[in-house]
Amino acid sequence: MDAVNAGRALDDHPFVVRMRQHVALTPADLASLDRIIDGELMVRKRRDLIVDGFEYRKLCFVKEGYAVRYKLLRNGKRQILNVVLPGELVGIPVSFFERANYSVTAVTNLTMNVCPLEAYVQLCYERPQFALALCWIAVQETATYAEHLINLGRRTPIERLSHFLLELHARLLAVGRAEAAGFTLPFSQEVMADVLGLSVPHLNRMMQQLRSERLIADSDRQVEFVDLASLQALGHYQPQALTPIPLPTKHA
Amino acid sequence: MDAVNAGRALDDHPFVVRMRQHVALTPADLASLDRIIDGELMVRKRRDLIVDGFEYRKLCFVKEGYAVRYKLLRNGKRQILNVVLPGELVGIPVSFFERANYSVTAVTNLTMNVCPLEAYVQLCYERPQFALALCWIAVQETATYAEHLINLGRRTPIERLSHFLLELHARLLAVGRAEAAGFTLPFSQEVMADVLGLSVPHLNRMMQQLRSERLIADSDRQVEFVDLASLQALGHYQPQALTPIPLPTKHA
DNA sequence: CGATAAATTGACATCACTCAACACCGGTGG
DNA sequence: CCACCGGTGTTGAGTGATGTCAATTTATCG
Repeated sequence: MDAVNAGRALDDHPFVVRMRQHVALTPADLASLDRIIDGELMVRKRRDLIVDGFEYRKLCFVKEGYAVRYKLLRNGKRQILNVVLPGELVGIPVSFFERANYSVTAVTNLTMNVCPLEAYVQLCYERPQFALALCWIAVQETATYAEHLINLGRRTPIERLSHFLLELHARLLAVGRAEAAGFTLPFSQEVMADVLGLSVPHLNRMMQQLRSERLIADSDRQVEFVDLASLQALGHYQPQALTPIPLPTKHA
Repeated sequence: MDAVNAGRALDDHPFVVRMRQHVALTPADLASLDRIIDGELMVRKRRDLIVDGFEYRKLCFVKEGYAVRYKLLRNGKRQILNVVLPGELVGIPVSFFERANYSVTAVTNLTMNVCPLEAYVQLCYERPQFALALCWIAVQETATYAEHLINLGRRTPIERLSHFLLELHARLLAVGRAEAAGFTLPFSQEVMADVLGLSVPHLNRMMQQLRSERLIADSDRQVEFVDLASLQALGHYQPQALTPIPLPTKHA
């Protein structure tokens, strides 16, 4: 396959769509990226792709489907760190550690493009914009976790849920998986409870409260934002805009 | 100043000490870094260096002193995302966003070396290892936040506190600010409560409990680990080892 | 030595967890 | 075609942990 066609194969990959919001990628860039990708990997619903304690040294670009990063504690409780959506990267932060510090599991069937971390790093030496892109992605991940920290530490359950729904909606919108004022929830209440540090019954009650206060309408995993402004106020939700990656001035 | 001397000036900077755990840095590398640093900045105790909502576009390498990243909510509650120690970077994640999403405040007098993010990015195009180093730092930050998420979401107050003390100790050790089995707490109980999502009275009670159960001995901000193994078990504490950054194979 | 910050204590109310039961749905195999 | 089953969503009762508020002691720093 020649470079242009190789690049074209990735053109509509949600990861590339997302990346292009930060950097310009030439067909040659995409071809280089395509060259280090091992191929397509499918993982079935409910399968762990990364297991806490084992070595894992790959980057996976999610093409379709949903996953969660989580940690299981001795007492059987589970904390989900973050949900993984199409266009996002599995392998942060686990691939950068000697042994995976967390597990990752597919909550739906999952399609990904995989490459070894080592190969991506080599690409970074050749084309530093890929290193910078990874920085930007990692920093964005940090900021997402920061919002979740605030959620868990200092917001009430109903506020947490509002914030989560709004954040999820924004992230889905960025990769064309949501409508303007609503979306299909890809996650069960058990997953959401483990994201938000709540028990399932309590999460359920909070969903009902959002419904009864006419902030959302939902049935069967279809969520509609009825009163967006109030929901945003309740969840303290503020969209976050990344700066673009500065372009090289001379020594390109 | 010639390159070698310029490099030498940074040699014992705790940030460089920390960075060298991941990458080899030549004197020429250090000289390049030195060249983009604006100079030394001192911030007095209790001063905000970054304010939520304002643009900030710098990286600050902390030389000495302690700070916290935090968010203040409408209801007056404060959540601290992370404490900032010598050798760490102020400006993650705030400098990568159009407007700072969080505030940063000095809890002691602070000495830092500052450079514009733009200049650092230019350096990355010239020397990609700096971009990779920033990736590694950002990913480590993500992992730290992930641990905090688990703390807040699914651990009891006493477990959280144990975990925090152990993590803080490890981070201080890495930059030579702690002894093998103890350290001087740089933070007030109010700060710790806001890190751990607890009220100050409750945090205080948890400190007393750790003391009465003979897990730590502390007086006047001096913390000694009396029964390290039990404390680690209680806090589910596991040290995390980053992989080294792969070296370039050919196209150096 | 006075003033301000930090640590400690106690009483009390309440939120959110636990545990348990039940309803509902879709799929699967007899 | 129907019975069963696992996953999911929903409801209720009871209780203990943890926040709130307020007072008090202790430390720190001009």
